[in-house]
Amino acid sequence: MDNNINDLINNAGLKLTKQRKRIAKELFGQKDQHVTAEMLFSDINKDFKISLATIYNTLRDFTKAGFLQEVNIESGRTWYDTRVDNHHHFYNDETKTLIDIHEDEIKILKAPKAPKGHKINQMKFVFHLQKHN
Amino acid sequence: MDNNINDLINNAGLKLTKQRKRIAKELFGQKDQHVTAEMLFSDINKDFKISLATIYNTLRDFTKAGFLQEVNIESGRTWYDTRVDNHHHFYNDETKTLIDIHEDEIKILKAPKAPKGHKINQMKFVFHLQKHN
DNA sequence: GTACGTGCAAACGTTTTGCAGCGGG
DNA sequence: CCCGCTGCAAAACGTTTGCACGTAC
Repeated sequence: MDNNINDLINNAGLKLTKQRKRIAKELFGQKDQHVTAEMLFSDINKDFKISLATIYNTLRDFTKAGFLQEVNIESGRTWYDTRVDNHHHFYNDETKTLIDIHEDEIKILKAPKAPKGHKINQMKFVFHLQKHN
Repeated sequence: MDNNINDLINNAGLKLTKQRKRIAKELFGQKDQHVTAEMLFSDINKDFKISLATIYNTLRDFTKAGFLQEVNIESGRTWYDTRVDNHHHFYNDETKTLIDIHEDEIKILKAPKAPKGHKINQMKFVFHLQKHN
């Protein structure tokens, strides 16, 4: 299982460094996580010295390699999602929390037609939540 | 029609300054626009001296007043949409262009159920486009 | 006249980059 | 041993803020 991650990193043409192993462990140790660079940085630094630049660089590399997906909801806060399949999110604007929406929770009857010469590459739906009593 | 805009600004409790009139003219002179602060700034400055801070402050004020809607797609680039009704967008990642999707182009058969104690406040769908031959 | 808005520069938070040195293969 | 990676500090970017001055009403 750990080897699985290491193999993936290697296969992506990335050198298997301590820092990348540690970031991978943090990200893929448990499934379906939503993290920001800052969150990862402070979590990992509790017991492992790493620089913020390395976190950013690694998140970029892992995203390029297809291990992560960026989620942009509010400007100035990039989320990284360990689920890379096509799925959607709830966002709690108050608590700044992301929640995955399972595929079968949404059914689209009619999708918009892409402009001429283009096709839809990816759909990203965000459902903003509000308290309700 | 110009008075319309001026009245709206007044009614929002905002003082009717030259800068705000000019920004309003730029935004609402033609309909369904998508702009960034930087775009507005350079467009207006062709013939009217205005500071970038004023652009930002006014965009914030107009958004709070309900004249504009924020659209966040890529981090570090906040879009403002002059359409404030609930609608969705195509995004061309290559050209960084937003295209409105008309309401009746999408039909949702099943919407996800909000977590306990919450309700869905707003839905924001982004369809990322890709070239297609 | 006075409260609010503007302009500027400086501060801010997030992200990227340049570069010297380190370390994985 | 070599090239890629790391760490650090500094730069870059979009955005916000503090403050003195200006202006709409």
